[in-house]
Amino acid sequence: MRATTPETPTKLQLLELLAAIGTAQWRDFAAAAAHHGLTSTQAKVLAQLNGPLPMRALATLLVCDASNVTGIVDRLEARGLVRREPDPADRRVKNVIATDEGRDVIRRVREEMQTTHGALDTLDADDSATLYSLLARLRPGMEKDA
Amino acid sequence: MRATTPETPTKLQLLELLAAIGTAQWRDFAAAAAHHGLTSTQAKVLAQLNGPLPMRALATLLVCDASNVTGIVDRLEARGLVRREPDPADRRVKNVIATDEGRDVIRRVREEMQTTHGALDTLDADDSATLYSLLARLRPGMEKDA
DNA sequence: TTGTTTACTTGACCCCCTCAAGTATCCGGG
DNA sequence: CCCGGATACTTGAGGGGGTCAAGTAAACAA
Repeated sequence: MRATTPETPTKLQLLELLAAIGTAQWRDFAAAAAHHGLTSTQAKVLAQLNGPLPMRALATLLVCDASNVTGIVDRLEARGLVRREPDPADRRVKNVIATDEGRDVIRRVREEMQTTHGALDTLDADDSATLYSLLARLRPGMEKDA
Repeated sequence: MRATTPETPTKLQLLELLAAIGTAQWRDFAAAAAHHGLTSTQAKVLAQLNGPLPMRALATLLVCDASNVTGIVDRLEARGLVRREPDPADRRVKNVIATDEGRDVIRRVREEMQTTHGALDTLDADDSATLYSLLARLRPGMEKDA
């Protein structure tokens, strides 16, 4: 039992820790969104809109039913954070576009995740790079469907 | 620009990566819970019940209103996964206890998070230990309220 | 042209969540 | 002892999030 190197954690411990951090970050995100009168789902949609995106693509990204997106975008549109535009190439498609205000709001939400920012600031450059590299290796396996 | 050590990631990149992994793990958890006819919230409650827990304590752990817990426990109780017991020391309090079946179901849900298990299996013991240590350092800062 | 597939919306239905109000109980000060 | 204030839980109203089934419009292929 060495003291300098942590014991190898069990998979369950790692699982639990990962879940705890994921939950904490989600709460931070939700709180920042709430500051601007948004639910976390609405903020998540706004966060995807770097460019025009068909409703269907949005549903795929969120891994949810298309009918669900209709309602979410309805509410965002009612607040003027987003607008629907007919797709010139396919008249079935409606592209969702963030308005200037929408882009502004989501930018502020990201900035206001103070808890997460603060926690990440406790890591120095080397630790950040190490963490990033480890998580980047985890990511592809996590996003597979199987 | 060295190739052997990854560049220092920006905080936004790290943020995004952390969010992606958190989301993926949450989806894996929700899918495993759904296999057993549970919503992810129901499974999360079940996961807290290592011993008897007052409704109020559960609400605090979930960071939600107490009235919310009433409904969730109602549904779990209707499925026989949980039961309410009056607290002998304080008659206002109802302790929630997982039934044998409830404990069994949540154990299986954890086992069936195959995507997450598979991804974690790609890390060797050293990497696991490093990741665990970095995340453990992040955790206290993430769970603060500020 | 006709039939199939795709994009989106609507409506029904459930769960999650909060807030406000109500009941039962505990507890501390007169 | 009793009374007022806190605490634990439940109920009901109201809204967002989620699914499924059904319907419309448009694209597409035979």
